[in-house]
Amino acid sequence: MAAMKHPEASEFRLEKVLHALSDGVRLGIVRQLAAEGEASCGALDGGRPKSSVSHHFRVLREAGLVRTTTFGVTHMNSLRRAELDARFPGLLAAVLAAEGQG
Amino acid sequence: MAAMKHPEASEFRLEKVLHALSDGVRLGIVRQLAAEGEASCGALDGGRPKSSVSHHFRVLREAGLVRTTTFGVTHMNSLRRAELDARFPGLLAAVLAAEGQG
DNA sequence: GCCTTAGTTCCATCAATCTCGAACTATTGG
DNA sequence: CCAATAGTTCGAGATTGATGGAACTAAGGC
Repeated sequence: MAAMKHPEASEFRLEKVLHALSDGVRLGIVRQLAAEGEASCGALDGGRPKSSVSHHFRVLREAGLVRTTTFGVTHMNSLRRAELDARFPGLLAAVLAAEGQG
Repeated sequence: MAAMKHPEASEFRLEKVLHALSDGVRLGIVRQLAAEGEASCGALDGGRPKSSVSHHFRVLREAGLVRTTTFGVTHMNSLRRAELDARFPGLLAAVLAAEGQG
């Protein structure tokens, strides 16, 4: 089951969100999730070892950016766009709009 | 003179900007600058030692968030709002709008 | 039951970052 | 020229964060 720890929207902290997004690997993951809607961890690993990818997903989860649900043996991840936008209006949109510019 | 190194708007990097904003001290500085227009380093030190404050201003400068100009013996800092908004539309506004929520 | 798959957790290592004191630099004032 | 002011730069210590290997866990398939 999806017994992973996800913060509630009221617990989101701006600094944590910004820190989660300030890493290239995680930013890439967030962009791909934004483009594809949802994906498994493995689909976004970019050739990195599992433990690294898992670490990054954890940071994203704990910041409130990503929700992970267990689906059989794979873990599906998706952006918590609505909740994020309710708490920090326009923030994620601005980050995603900066796409391609580094 | 203001011989400090400031990146041009075309050199701004999203990750660097987000990292600069992901620290509580710097976020506080940015918010105060947004509220007051401009201020000297010392006016925003919050009781911290000079070297710490100077470090944070350097991070902000190098990310492109702040422009520092020397004015006699004091250094005046201001947000590079227009340039930032041109490069990352809505980003700074979203961060500042999240004010008071942590 | 046993093996595979998909991740997580644990651990160690290494690189960045934050903090702060001390020394240095530039500008103004006496 | 000497002192004071406002920051910067340097250097050390402590914390945080990234990376990746190895062992562990949960769910399905044979």
